[in-house]
Amino acid sequence: MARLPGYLRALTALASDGTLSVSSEELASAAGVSSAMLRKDLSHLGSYGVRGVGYDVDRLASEIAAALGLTQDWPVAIVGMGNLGRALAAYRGFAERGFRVIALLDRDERVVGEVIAGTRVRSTADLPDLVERDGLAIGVIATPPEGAQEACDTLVDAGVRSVLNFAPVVLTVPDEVVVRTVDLSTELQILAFHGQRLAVAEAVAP
Amino acid sequence: MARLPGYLRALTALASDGTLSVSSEELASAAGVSSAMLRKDLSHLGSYGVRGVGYDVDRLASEIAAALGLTQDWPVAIVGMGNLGRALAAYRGFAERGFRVIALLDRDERVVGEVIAGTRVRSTADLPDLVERDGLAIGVIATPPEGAQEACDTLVDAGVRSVLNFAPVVLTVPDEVVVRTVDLSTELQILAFHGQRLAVAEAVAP
DNA sequence: GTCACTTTGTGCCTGTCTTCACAAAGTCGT
DNA sequence: ACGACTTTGTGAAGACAGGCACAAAGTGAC
Ligand SMILES: NC(=O)c1ccc[n+]([C@@H]2O[C@H](COP(=O)([O-])OP(=O)(O)OC[C@H]3O[C@@H](n4cnc5c(N)ncnc54)[C@H](O)[C@@H]3O)[C@@H](O)[C@H]2O)c1
Ligand SMILES: NC(=O)c1ccc[n+]([C@@H]2O[C@H](COP(=O)([O-])OP(=O)(O)OC[C@H]3O[C@@H](n4cnc5c(N)ncnc54)[C@H](O)[C@@H]3O)[C@@H](O)[C@H]2O)c1
Repeated sequence: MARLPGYLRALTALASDGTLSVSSEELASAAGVSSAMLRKDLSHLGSYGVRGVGYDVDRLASEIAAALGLTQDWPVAIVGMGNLGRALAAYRGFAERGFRVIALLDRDERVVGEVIAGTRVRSTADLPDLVERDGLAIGVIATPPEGAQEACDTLVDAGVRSVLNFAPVVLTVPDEVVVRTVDLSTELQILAFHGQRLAVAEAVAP
Repeated sequence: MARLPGYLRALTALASDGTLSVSSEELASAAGVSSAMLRKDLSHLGSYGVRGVGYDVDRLASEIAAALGLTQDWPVAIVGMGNLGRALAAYRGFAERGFRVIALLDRDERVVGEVIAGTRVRSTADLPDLVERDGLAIGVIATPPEGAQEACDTLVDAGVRSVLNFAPVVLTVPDEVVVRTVDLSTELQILAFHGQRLAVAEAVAP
């Protein structure tokens, strides 16, 4: 169900355009998938479409949001306030989608206390408190690769069970913890692979 | 073959530890996959392992790098010098993996001319020149969603055929152009989904 | 009330990706 | 030189995802 967020984004865009109803064909093209796939995905949530008409935009958006667990706000903490951590802290897009950055954390005492995007950087030692008192559920790791496993362990020990990792390392976690790693170098390498394929194809048949 | 970058990263780490040879079992666990999958993946590249011994770390790293097209450096341009663009510009990890950021671009005249991470920001109008003269092959889009399609079109018109997109939109491009979109909100929403599943499971069987 | 038309929901098929399991191939000690 | 042992490479089986195509279900005009 990794495509639901894409559908939700397309629906939100349609709703702000004032569109009330949408067919699977239209929504699929807006989300960049095939209409058959879209219908199959939505059918797993239940029957929210009307045959001959399509889907009610607001209704479907609510259903998808509910399925994703976005009826509540999710508290997020960012660990590692370097270049990337600062950019993430300043990003408004998270709040728009129901993710509240409630804490910025770092290990380095020279960074702790600094105010970034209106929030004071705290020590990673505060993590258990954040989970206990503020319901922190999601941790974002933006430390260098060397510190990532340690940061992850600290998060997991404090009770966080969802982690978004930007460090190019494979993190080891207990089964109940979910880690998603976003590795930009990997993305670029995949693009390089395609670039090379294009170059080779062109050399053969120019 | 989206896993090759992961193998390469694991191999690089092993090489810098001084390891000369590695078994499929070890490498697979370092890369976070099963050993059967690793062997099957590697067998598509050719037979670079030695039965009873394993794989030569340096040799295999070279072969994978060659398969990915990483024997050459890939010139990269970043379009959109906001929070995220600046973080990317300052990131040293790209250069380490053979990606040279040769240009920082923005549409806003107040940003053009500014020096970020030692490079002067240029106008997007320079793009055709960068492709022609410097062999620019990969474009990174770090503009707000509204500007992303326009930025993408500019890149494609200039001749760029590999695009890494950080804006949460579906980009429309010709067939020969490859776009990879990294959407952090989507990642968080998937984590929220897991968080909710855990919460529900706990409510049922505490 | 009926009929033509639109669009969903879904059974089935096809191709791909993953795992299993084992023969083939090589190493190393003796 | 040989045999026990280790580890690769791969055929076969299984799981899964995606697409096709159509019946079912609803709308709306007359
Ligand atoms: N900067 C980018 O644009 C970019 C792009 C792609 C990937 N990344 C990855 O993101 C990560 C961060 O990159 P960066 O450029 O922001 O790094 P950085 O060196 O600028 O910042 C790292 C910060 O993390 C803190 N830190 C280190 N270990 C810690 C720990 N165990 N607990 C808490 N804080 C800790 C440091 O004190 C520092 O403030 C790296 O893994 C990098 O590979 C960054
Ligand atoms: N900041 C983050 O950490 C973060 C996190 C996740 C996703 N994103 C996404 O990344 C993108 C950039 O975010 P940001 O916070 O850096 O935005 P930003 O508003 O800080 O910066 C955007 C920059 O892009 C430039 N720009 C706009 N349209 C352009 C065009 N057509 N061509 C060239 N330049 C153009 C603007 O002049 C501005 O300098 C957004 O799409 C955002 O959704 C950012």
